[in-house]
Amino acid sequence: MPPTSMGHCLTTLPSLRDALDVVSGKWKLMILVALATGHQRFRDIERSIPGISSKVLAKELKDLEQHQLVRRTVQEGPPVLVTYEVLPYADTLDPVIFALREWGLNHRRKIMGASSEA
Amino acid sequence: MPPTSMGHCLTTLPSLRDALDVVSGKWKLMILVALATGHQRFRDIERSIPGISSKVLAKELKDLEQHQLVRRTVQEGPPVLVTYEVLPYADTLDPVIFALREWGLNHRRKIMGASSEA
DNA sequence: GTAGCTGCTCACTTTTAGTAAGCAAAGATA
DNA sequence: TATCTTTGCTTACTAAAAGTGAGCAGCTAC
Repeated sequence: MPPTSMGHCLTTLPSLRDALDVVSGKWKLMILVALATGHQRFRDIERSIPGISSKVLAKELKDLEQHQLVRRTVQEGPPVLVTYEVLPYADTLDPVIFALREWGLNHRRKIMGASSEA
Repeated sequence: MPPTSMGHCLTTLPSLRDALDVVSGKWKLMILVALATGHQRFRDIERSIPGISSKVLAKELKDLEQHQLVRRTVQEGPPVLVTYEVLPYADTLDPVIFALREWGLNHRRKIMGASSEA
């Protein structure tokens, strides 16, 4: 669907709502990317996402698990080892992440450019 | 960038953060779509987005204005007429909206399908 | 033994979202 | 003329979420 035809599409708002109900928020997509980029341990994920707190991470991971985007695995130890991984279904979010990433990249350029202009 | 190569891209997390700082949240993209689909008046937008309140809409519109995604225009009356419109820059978000919309569409199908399975 | 790491949780404060009401200016209805 | 409605919000209040800092059990490393 080309941008300008958005006006003709009655399903946009409801579908967008459905998507946002699952992935909106400051952290969920960040966590998915962190997982996808090889961070599987709680502390590891936490460290890889600047600004997130243990509390929020724990909560978001639970949410993502419920939505079947992430799986938590406990390998009984000792030491007990907890691992998180993105489930295949989460890969369907790649276009979203990609689009957002591109936009973020561009937006930063715009902001930077604007501040250095006469 | 193909999905599986995401792990190689160090700029993903920061760019995603930049994007999310502007467009994350329950309502911003919904509002942009509402505007893009022809709703220009405050009440009109409010009615077209189920569940949003005047307070939140007013706040979000201000945010969007600050980020130069939306313009507010007052035509002195009487009656005074306030109009909102998406600025061209907001069109750069179309890929994001499109991706989310598609995902939402699919996710709903998945949820629906899952609940009707044996 | 004591210092550190892991994967969290708890109590608390701060911020944000949501709810209901209302208000001034104007227009339509009667 | 009265009152009812619509518009574009704001305000006061409550509820929910996010952020902060500490802490804890279980283990390892020194």
